Amino acid sequence: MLDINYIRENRDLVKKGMLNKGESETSAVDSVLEKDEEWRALVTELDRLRAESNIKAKEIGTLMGQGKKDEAQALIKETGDNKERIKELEEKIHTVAGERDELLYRIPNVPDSSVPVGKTDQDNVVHSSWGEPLKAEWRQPHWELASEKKWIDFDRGSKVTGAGFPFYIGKMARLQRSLINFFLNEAVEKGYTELQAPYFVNENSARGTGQIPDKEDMMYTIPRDGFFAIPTAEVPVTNFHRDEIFSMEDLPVRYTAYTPCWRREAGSYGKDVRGLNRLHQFDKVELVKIVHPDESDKELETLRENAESLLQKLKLPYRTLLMCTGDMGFTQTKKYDLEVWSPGQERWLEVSSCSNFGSFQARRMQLRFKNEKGKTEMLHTLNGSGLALPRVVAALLETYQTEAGDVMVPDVLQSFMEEDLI
RNA sequence: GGAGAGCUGGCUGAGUGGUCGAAAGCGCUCCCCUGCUAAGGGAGUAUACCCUGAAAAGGGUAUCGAGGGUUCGAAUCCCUCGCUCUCCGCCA
Repeated sequence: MLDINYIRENRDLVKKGMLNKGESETSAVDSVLEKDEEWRALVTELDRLRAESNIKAKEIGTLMGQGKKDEAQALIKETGDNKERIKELEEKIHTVAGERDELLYRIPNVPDSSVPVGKTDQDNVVHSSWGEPLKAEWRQPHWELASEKKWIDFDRGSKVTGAGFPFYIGKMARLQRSLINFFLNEAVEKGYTELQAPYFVNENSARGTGQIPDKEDMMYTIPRDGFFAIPTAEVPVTNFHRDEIFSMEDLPVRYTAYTPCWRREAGSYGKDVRGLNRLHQFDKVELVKIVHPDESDKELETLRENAESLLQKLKLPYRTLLMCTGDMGFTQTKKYDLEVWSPGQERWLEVSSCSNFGSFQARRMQLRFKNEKGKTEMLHTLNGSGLALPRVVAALLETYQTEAGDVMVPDVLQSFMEEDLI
């Protein structure tokens, strides 16, 4: 969420950002400011009444101590009115604050000025690209090859759990493990601290990173215990420091974590869900940064470079998109998508999304630091995948495929695989 | 899963209905003193919000695991939940 004071001082900028992100109207901005005004007036009144009551309560205490029961009784009678009004006000304030926050949650983060204005994915800008996209020619799509070779068993996965929960078999399972190790090692080498995180989170954590109240449909739930299966490691890792205040020396904080991710992906169909293109359970190594507000622009660029270097080392052609305002999402100020080339399908597949959230997430989870002047200030958060496995595996199976139907192991994975052919 | 004990500021820890946002100690910051070092003295040291103010600052409210309740008044009493510890059971 945005800072209400920021909205008050930048009303037009916030509205413009909203429209650029594809919202049809901006009335929430005016409404939220009205609600806030109302809330502040009520709080002022409530504080005044409470101050009055506190003074009277103290007087009563003193009188009781002196044994002047009658005078005390008289005062107690007087407090009755106040008490009722305080109760009324408290309820009213609770309601108004709820309404205000609901509006506040509907206002998206303001895009950075460097983000191209646009409506759809057509308006995204190719920031850079690497390698030559290969033609399909004799190449099979990964699902055909992997099923034929009994490397991935989609059908048994469906039997055991459901669609989108495949089994990886033998060397394919080992390839998964190798990629996870490779990604984690690279991140640690770049200065990220490895974290092993819980796979379930509670409601507060889901709220902290913004999955609730908006996107709870994407998550699997464990209702009996009130848990959510994580859709990404971002949720537990960013919440790791929820409600904390950092000192300057502790910054920046950089974490990496491998976790499985679970996503319900309701409503997906067709070519998007063929093979490994979109799963309900998949593996991902995530990169998370918590940084000083002045550093977040720079940190986004290094985050992107860190993610890109993985594809370069795997020698998988990719392109990096700078997402336009309309395609970048609600919570980001700026976002890059990395898309790997899938020669078997002759299409680009998203394998990483590197985002700067500014203070949007930090505010929600009260992630703060003491600045140069000793004042408490919101931090900035960023995250990006480094990388999500299935589509990397898809691209790899297709890119490293030989005409004979073998798949060579990329150089950087050979020490993990201890083989040069899968 | 069952039984019991507990949860107080950066930390340790006192506080069982009123003057307690909270003793004391440790830590930290600043100042003083001492030719270095050690020791000593003094002051300060939570968070959020509201109001006044250009600001500096001042005033107010809330917060003692979370939420609710009793009361004129709650760290203190009651209820629900969470967490920690101990014992039993179960288990990789």
